[in-house]
Amino acid sequence: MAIQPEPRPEPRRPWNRAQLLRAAIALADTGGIESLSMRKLSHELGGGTMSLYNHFSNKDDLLDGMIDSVFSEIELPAGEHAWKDNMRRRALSIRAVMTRHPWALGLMESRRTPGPATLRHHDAVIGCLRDAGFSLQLTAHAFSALDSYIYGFALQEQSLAFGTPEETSELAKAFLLQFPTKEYPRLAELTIDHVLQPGYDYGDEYEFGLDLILDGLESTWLRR
Amino acid sequence: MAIQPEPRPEPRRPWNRAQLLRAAIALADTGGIESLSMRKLSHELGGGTMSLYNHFSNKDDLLDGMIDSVFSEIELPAGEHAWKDNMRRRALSIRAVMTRHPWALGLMESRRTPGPATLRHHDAVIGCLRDAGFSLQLTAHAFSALDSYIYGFALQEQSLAFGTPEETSELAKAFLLQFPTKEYPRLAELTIDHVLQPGYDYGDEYEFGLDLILDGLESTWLRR
DNA sequence: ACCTGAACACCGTTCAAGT
DNA sequence: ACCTGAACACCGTTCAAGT
Repeated sequence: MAIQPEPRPEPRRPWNRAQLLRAAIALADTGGIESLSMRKLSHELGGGTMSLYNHFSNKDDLLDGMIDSVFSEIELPAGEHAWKDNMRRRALSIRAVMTRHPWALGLMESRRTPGPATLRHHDAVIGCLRDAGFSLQLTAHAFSALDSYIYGFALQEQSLAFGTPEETSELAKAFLLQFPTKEYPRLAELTIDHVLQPGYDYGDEYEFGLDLILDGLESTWLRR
Repeated sequence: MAIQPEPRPEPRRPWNRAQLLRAAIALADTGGIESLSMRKLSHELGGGTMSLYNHFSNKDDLLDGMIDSVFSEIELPAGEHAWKDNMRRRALSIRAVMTRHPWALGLMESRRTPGPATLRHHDAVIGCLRDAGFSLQLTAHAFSALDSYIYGFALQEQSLAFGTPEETSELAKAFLLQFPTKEYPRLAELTIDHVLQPGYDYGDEYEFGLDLILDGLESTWLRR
């Protein structure tokens, strides 16, 4: 009796980089960056242990691609706005993007191979400032000061784990119970009389610091 | 013939938390945070696979301790200085500490259990500003703006991988060859005519942005 | 009470082998 | 050319067992 040959399993639809990046980002958005493994992503998409390696040389290559994809979501300076408005909009846009992809921030620290979207972004920001009459020196100052603040704020927001203001309040209360108020009286005061007051939202701090820097840059720029 | 009993192996000297934290920090300083594993640290100190778990409940507990230890290295505000001077010194001190322990920055993002040194630090900063007459509101503004900038700059410095200025120059040159200059003309200009000029050092940008914020805070404070 | 090895459920990646 | 499973050298941590 002839053995019925096993029907060959339907070969999966071939992948492409863009689709894989989308899936990897979705996985990181949902489960955090620690839930993204080469094996898990591949299996989730119906591939084998090693299938991803046909499209990315290694995990770093995948992470580089994810970061560049995140950069492509940032609003670029547009010709019709003044530099200050453009830089302000960019800052707000980066915060929105970082909120959508919180895992991206921690990765930027270690990425050293910028992709095309990243380079396009940097080029547009520099161009915006140069066109407004910023010297090379002042452009470098502005870029450094703004990006330090923008990404630093995102870092603060993450380490403070401030989701909704309600969560913040819960966290601050738990926090107060945890440490001896007597030993840290100024921290306790700020927590009780400011952070725990109704309407408090750490996110509101963003524009204060941002405008401090933008106004400072404007003064320097006017004195050029 | 009686079997010679195996001489019992010399029991290792018992550990304590402080010593383990020092060793863990030294390991991370030398080989990066990815070289720090519970097993490796334990083996290096003559312990078994699980020995560390007698002193830390898990790896997060160890990381929390390391971060708090790093915080203890930061120069605290001192009574004899004005608030602006104190905040400036603190900012410079944090950069120095982050240069010594580059792995700490990436960890701060995920730490949510501040230790005593961290709380003492926060309490001292808040106290310094309050004593100078900052309202609770302005204290929160100042703390947020300064820390965002300080940690953000450290992040920039790391992602730009600027070691010595010489390395920077090498990196920038390799960088220019890598991407099509024609496609990113403003970025190319800034790189060639500014970054690659003799004497350029990205670290010099730190004080520009810092003073922008400190001066802005001072204006707001004077108007109080 | 303090310590630790075996075992489990994971990783990224090399390599040899399949089509 | 494209794909993938076994195997290797790692992880953090549970658990049972030692002293």
